[in-house]
Amino acid sequence: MIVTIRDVAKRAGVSIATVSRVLNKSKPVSDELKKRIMDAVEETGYLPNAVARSMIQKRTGLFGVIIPEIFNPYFSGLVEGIESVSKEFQYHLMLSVSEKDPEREKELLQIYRSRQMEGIILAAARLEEDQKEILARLGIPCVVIGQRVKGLKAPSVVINNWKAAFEATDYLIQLGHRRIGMIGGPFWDVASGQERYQGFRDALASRALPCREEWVSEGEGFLVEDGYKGMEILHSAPELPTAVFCACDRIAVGAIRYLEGQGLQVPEDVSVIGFDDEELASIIHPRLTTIRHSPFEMGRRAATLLTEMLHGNQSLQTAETLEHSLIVRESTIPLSS
Amino acid sequence: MIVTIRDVAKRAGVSIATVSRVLNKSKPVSDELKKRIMDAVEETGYLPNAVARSMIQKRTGLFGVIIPEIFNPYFSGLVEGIESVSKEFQYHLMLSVSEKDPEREKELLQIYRSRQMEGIILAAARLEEDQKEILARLGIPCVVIGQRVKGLKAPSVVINNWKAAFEATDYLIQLGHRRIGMIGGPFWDVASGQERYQGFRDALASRALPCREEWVSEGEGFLVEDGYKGMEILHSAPELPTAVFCACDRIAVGAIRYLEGQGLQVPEDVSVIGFDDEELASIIHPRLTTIRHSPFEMGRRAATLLTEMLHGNQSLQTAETLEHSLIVRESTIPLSS
DNA sequence: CTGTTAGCGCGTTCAC
DNA sequence: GTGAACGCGCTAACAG
Repeated sequence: MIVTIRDVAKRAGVSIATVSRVLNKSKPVSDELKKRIMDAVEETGYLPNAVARSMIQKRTGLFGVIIPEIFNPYFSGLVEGIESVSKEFQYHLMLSVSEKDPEREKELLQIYRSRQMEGIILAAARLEEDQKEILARLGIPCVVIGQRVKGLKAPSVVINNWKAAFEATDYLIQLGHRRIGMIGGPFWDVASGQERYQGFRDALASRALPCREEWVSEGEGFLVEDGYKGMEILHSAPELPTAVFCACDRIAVGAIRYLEGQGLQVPEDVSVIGFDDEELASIIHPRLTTIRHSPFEMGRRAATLLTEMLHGNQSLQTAETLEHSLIVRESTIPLSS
Repeated sequence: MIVTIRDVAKRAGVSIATVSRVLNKSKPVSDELKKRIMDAVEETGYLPNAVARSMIQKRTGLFGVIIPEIFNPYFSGLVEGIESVSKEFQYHLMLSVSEKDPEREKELLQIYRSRQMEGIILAAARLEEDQKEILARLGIPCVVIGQRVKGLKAPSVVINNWKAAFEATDYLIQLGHRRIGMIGGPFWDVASGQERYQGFRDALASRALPCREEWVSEGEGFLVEDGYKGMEILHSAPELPTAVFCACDRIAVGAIRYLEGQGLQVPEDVSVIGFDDEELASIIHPRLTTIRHSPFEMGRRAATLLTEMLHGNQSLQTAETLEHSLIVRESTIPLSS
């Protein structure tokens, strides 16, 4: 049933070495034999066993990718980017979803090592100390996406969340807003939760504006409903802020939804600014002012770094920071004094 | 550098077979040796080579997944569903993006066979004859998502696109609409393009309503901009339909966007109905009436079928049809006579 | 219980 | 040019 290189050799009346040579073009073989062999391959329907080949060549041609979830444009964008450059370099992808579970991530790292991945791309909301240790002694080129990893030879691909949040907040200030709130993501998420929150605080501080605690809420996640609840909390304060910075577009959508439900207008009553510029942002009403960055490009950079590491440039210790930009649309207006 | 089972055996002063036995718990071993071996494993940092293991066991524990694109909630939903049940059964995923290219799909099928995938899940917009042939003689359990494959032992997981489109259209008719148009996806896409179009036509015919060609447009894709262009084309007709069925939610969004730009109201001037009920649908204004189905569930079913085939139930010839339902929201209203 | 041996399917030395 | 033989790292008989 299962046809091996031996069957082809027998049928062509040559040795398996010769078959291997023509299949891999590794050594010259006479046209005569070449033809006989190709015919035999055709007739038997022989297909080389890539597993056996990987074992002997010690090259699997595989990258392992770990993401917290996939049903989220940010991560599917990453994967699409990674896939596009992997394909160029003839690599294939093993994909696993960690569900943000650090234990699962560690387990996957081991599995990928055991499965002889040639490179690993890890997108984690948060890297704990023991994970960093495992990464350090993994012995496989690895790129981390989304958060800077200090003291590790794994390069990372990030955007400057702090700066972006700072700029978003500062834009609100420039519009004349002084009472500014924020609906954040969970702070255990270093990149999208913590750093964006810090950027917000620092922007306020840099203009000597107070950060009023009742105008800040830490959400449970990054979903529309989290934004809805977050805005509800801000609304329970004695007075409402005139502008709100949201940790992501979906949160912004939820916030707007809540405000509408309360008969409040965006941006007339409250300016709202998002983060990510996912497709949604330019579709909803009002179209969202937000921070644009490109998960797809991050994925591409990460995979490119990986291939570079494989080609000698071992362990560039860089943290590559990709660009972001403020996209002004309709959800923010100057404070009407 | 690279530590093998031999190193562990040497260090523990036993044979490699014994090491293999305790690691796989395949045969009883004395506690004494067991401990010595586990210690040696610990000290050397030994991790079994899964590639060598797969070769000998003829089990890779891998499913291959082929999708046309990933940055699209439909396909990322599929993948998430597939991943969730694969994980339950201890399988891992190889993921490739075909970009709808039939040649690439065929190539990937070969690659997956060569790489000894134990099962394959193929989501293709259209299966050509030669692809079906390849599938037929692939020798690997395979499940097709999105389109019914006749005359093939590969089961498929689908929704009844024809029926759903019929129901959506019929709903518009029940609302009193008589001048009904459609913005379709490309018809070479069997499931989302062709079948939905056919359902639309048949619904009109069943009520003896004409299908006016100038109210039908075949889009180039399933994007917002395709919907925009499509509506523009319908608008160029002498008179406008009072209701439009769109092949997917994004097309519907584009159509609405165009109408708004022309100063027309949805649903007052034109009712619009979408398809897919992606998250978008309940977020935009007006909230979209649409057909709901679950890509996640399709992915789960596909992977479940695959594992069943692996466990003996060879080649169930079923085409499993998952449920859909009409979700009525704000983008459709009765025709004001 | 444990060790020795024979492969899994293939690429790659060597001799010829 | 070509073939025989070895080994990749491991599991599964087979003996003892």
